[in-house]
Amino acid sequence: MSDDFCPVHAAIGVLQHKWVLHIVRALLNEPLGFNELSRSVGGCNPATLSQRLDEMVTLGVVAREVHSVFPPRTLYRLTPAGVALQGVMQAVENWGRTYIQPDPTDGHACLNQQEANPAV
Amino acid sequence: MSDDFCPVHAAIGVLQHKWVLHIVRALLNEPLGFNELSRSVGGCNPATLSQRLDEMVTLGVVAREVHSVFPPRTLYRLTPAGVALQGVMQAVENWGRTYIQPDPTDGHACLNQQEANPAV
DNA sequence: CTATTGCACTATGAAATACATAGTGATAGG
DNA sequence: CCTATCACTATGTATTTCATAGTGCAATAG
Repeated sequence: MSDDFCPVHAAIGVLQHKWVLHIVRALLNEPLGFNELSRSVGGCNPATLSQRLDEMVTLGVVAREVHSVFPPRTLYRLTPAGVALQGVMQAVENWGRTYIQPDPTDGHACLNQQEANPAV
Repeated sequence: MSDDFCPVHAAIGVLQHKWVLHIVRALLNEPLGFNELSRSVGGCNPATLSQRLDEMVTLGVVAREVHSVFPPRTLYRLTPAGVALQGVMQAVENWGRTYIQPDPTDGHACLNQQEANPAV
């Protein structure tokens, strides 16, 4: 029954949610509109993107700024808590660039065996 | 048609997959058996856990060691590429401990407003 | 002796999630 | 006039994860 709350467990729960890290990565460069963000993220359908953004706004890592209703112009921007995810993104980037490469056969992701299992 | 491969995009694809970060966190402490891992991760059903482990073994971040068939004893251990995710976990821990706390009303995750929007 | 527990999983069908695709209303550009 | 763009929503389908039960056998408890 002990419900001891673990902030790290909760943080993982947020960050593993599909598209969240992609959205953060896109918004770390600059605030973007919905369609710009959609293109930058690549491959997320609008219903899912909309839902995920709502959740991130509710949580407080993203802010939604309506600059004009007509012509429509909305900007999504990281809050300070969102910008603080830069450290996580940095670590992911380091890991990805070191260990991940395209599979020579099918182009899917696979590990760089040189780095993954360095010869002794 | 340009299929330019981005290792960071691919890394995010791996890490956002449900339970992956939880599994990595559990295995960073020590290698674990299937049921131990299941308990440590908490709440992942065995079919999903099995599938996720297979994928992680195929990718090369986890190694599956069968120590005895009977009585059954299998250990899951991070490979060097898996251990290298320590940096990512560290960053997630820092962020989580700084920004996430339980919601006073319902116990869900929410942001620590002190840290999220520091007074100017 | 028998009963229970624990090991590493697999099987099944139901529930939740994400998907592709189409469409909204108005306006700016060719 | 025709098309594209903005920010999304709607619909039905496909994928993913879920809860739950069960496998065979050894070791432990009673």
